[in-house]
Amino acid sequence: MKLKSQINQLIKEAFLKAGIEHEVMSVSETTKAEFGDFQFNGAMALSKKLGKNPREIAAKLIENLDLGTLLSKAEIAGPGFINLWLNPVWIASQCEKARKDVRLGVEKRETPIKVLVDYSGPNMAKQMHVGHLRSSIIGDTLANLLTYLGDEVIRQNHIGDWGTQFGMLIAYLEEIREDGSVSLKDLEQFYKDAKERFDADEDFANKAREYVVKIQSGDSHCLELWQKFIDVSLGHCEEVYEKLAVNLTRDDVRAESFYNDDLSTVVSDLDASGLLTQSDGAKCVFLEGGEIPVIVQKSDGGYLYATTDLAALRYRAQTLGAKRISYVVDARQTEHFKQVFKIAKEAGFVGQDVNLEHIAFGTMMDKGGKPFKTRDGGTVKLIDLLDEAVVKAKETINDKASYTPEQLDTLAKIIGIGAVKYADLSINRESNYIFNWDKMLSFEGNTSLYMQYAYARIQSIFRKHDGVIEGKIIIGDALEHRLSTMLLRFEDVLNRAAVDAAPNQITTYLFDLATLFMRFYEQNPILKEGIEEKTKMSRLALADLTAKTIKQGLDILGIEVVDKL
RNA sequence: GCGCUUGUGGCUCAAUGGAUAGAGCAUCAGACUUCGGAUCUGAGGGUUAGAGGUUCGAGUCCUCUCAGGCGUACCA
Repeated sequence: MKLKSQINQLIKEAFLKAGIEHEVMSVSETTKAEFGDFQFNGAMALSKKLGKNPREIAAKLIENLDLGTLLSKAEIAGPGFINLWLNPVWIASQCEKARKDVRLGVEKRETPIKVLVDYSGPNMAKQMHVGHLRSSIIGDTLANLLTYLGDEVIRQNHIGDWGTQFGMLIAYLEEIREDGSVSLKDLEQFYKDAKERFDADEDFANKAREYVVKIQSGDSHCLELWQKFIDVSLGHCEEVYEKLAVNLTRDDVRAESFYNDDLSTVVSDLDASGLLTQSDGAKCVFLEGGEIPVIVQKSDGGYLYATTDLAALRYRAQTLGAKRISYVVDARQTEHFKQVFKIAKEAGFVGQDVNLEHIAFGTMMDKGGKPFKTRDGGTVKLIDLLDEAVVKAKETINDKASYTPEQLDTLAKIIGIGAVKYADLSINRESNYIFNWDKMLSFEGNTSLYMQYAYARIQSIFRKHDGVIEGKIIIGDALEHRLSTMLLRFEDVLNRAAVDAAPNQITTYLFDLATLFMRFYEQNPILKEGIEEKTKMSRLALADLTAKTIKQGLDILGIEVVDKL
């Protein structure tokens, strides 16, 4: 249900009737219950243009406003606000509809677009570490969200499988004469060992450099070793995705190497469109106003990641036909993407109608505000972090005796992984993120556990009720009014979150919803003695829609719920 | 040096240019013969880093200052 646009439509009609020609701004939620449910602030903005007192304009609009079945009241307040109250009967009927709809009244887009979400992007030379966490879960959420709203989503995992370090790794793999299945179990160690050899032995280092050239020139033996290495490494990543419940598969992989054959063409095409300049032997693009160029080909003939990104952009826009391309990548690469996007458009690799966006996010910090590291200063392996989350989650479970060991494991996974994801998704992605175990595994505050608890608690009501829920929703008090209005806002919230690529808008909404439900439930008994049947059914129905909305919301965030916890 | 970015109660975070800046944690005070108290109610706590400006209206937009983070041509 597109609640706001329905209200906006009424306002628009009022403008027409009042004979005021102007683009109508959207209504917004009120800041306080005493101001009603929604407010329209456009009268003030128009006052100068129309040369009239804003209250006069507001009055004229209200005069011409048809409340319809949606609204019950409209009032002028303050300097010219128009406060709007929704009609409880209408709210109730809409909630009833939503409850019976599998999509909870959320419409699929009328004009879906093809969206490409580039996220995770691990480097194959190393095991995934905490630096990949945010991209993986924010990107996955965005992809889930857009899919749910009806867009055609293409997930892309742009893995780093090319570059100088692979020469070193392949040389080492060759040196220890082993097919890789054993030693690559611990990629991190393998990388360290190889690096140690590289630094210590000049002959080995030279050999490594030779291997780079060999791989790039298509030497079949080297490529075979390389492929083996990538397969093992990617297997490690898939293990992480599985644990994290991130929807990336091998089909979503378009590695850097995928674009290799196109790189020389990218450069020559840039040249053809007159964007290329030679500088110190390198082929560069100087952007307007920028003194530092983007290098697309090194003086030794090698290509750089800007080149690969340009090739990828062209492939995504022209071959895949994406109209929105979202890169979920660390904020440190803001400059890079600005430049690459600009070049891609100027060179015509990407049409002007394609929306290119860098979904930037901040760095993950420890409790003390320092970059997240192990005790001895190393990078934290993602798999270790996730395992720790599950262990810690198990500790928080109170009544362990009432579960079988298998149930306990499943529950710990759901809670632990959910906590890690929710904590990340619930803050504005652009600021740095302080990772705190105690906070994320708490039942209190805006956490996944609170949400999962709220859901489980509602399920427990249904178990106790043990019967069908059939009847009309009746809005009997202010809390019920607020709760049901909140429920109808779901689609608006999802749409905003999709436009802004801001998962925290969803978590904020879910938390407000859960809190509101708890208050409603505290004040409006459902199954206690002496509750009239129709009141009981109405409240059960509201509880049902609340639970379904929480579940759907968390599902988009990639977080599971359980009936009991 | 230049560029990007951030600065909101003790802490962690909200707030499409709109009314008296909201939550959660922590603190303090309440509600238990509990529809799961892993809950709810209430209180205290703010010059939104600082100074100007634009606007009917600024945490939000512009300029400067201060402080932090990041990036600064052949890594990704």
